[in-house]
Amino acid sequence: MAATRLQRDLKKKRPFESAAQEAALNLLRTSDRLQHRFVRLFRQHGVTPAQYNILRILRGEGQPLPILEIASRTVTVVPGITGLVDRLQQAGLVERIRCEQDRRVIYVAVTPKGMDILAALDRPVVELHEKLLGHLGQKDLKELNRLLAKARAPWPDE
Amino acid sequence: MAATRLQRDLKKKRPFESAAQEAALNLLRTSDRLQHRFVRLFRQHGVTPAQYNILRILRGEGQPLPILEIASRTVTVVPGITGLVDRLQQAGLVERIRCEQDRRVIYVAVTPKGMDILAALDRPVVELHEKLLGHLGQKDLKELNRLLAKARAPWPDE
DNA sequence: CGAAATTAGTTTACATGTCAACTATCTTCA
DNA sequence: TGAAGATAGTTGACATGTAAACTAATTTCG
Repeated sequence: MAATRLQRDLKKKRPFESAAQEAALNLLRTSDRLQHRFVRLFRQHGVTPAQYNILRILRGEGQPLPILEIASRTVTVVPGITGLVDRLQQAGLVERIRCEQDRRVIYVAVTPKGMDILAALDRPVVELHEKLLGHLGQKDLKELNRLLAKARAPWPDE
Repeated sequence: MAATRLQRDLKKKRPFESAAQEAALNLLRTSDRLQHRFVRLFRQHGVTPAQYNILRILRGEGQPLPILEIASRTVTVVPGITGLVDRLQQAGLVERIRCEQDRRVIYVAVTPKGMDILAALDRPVVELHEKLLGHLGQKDLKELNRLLAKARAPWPDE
């Protein structure tokens, strides 16, 4: 069996033990490299991917959200959201608003400056997606989505 | 267009703007959840995925490797490898050996304890791969590998 | 030959993701 | 009613990945 491109990339001496292992590594590596491209894009606008994601979530909701709610929509646990919101607040992109009915609850709202960042990134984000994945074409993109969904289907929710 | 499972998972209000964006998010999410499963497995044996990867690389090479070489085989830049090797060394899983011909070079070697960890994880790692991706079947796995490779093909090397 | 340039690895600072513990606030129940 | 239990968010510690700066060692070149 000829060494796959992935195998050569990794300077791996032995062939993959199984297709599943190759797929897993393929998945991680592709995802990692994809993320890197977005990291670079976001960095040009002064935010990190995780920060951008929070801004995006808040804009999508159209109103301030409690920290617990934000956490439920991201891969990050609550203490991590605290840190993210800290830094977003420091950068003037969000503000914290304590709920008057329940003093435990903190709402996070996007500032106009945060909205500006989002607006500035709307087009570049779309373009980067097309640039990185557009060559797959609609048929293969749908197939990729199908396979990824099929892969996840039996995994228990977290 | 009916909301996809992924969209519902993310409590996303609006449909995906494009198949490319859906695929990107699908990729990141699938990869993330896959990694989580391995994190849990490795944690049971007292190592993190990145540490395990380094042990694996060293065993695969069959001899000690310089830090720069290790870095070239992982997604981590050199200062990060220093930290990883620090912690591996602290745990007694690797040792540092300074090269006598070039005093700048540090070789990293797996200790017998490190080899024990690797051996203990060999089978569980294979089984987890099968468990998480085996249901796709050979045909779909090959197709997934093809699509992921095709996705990456035009991306410049880093 | 010796200074300048290059290289290998470390240190420092930062962001992010995780877990455990903690504080403040609200709800439940005897 | 007031204590116990539950909840929302924060703090602290840790690992990992990144960039910049630094130190030690080797190589290059005038």
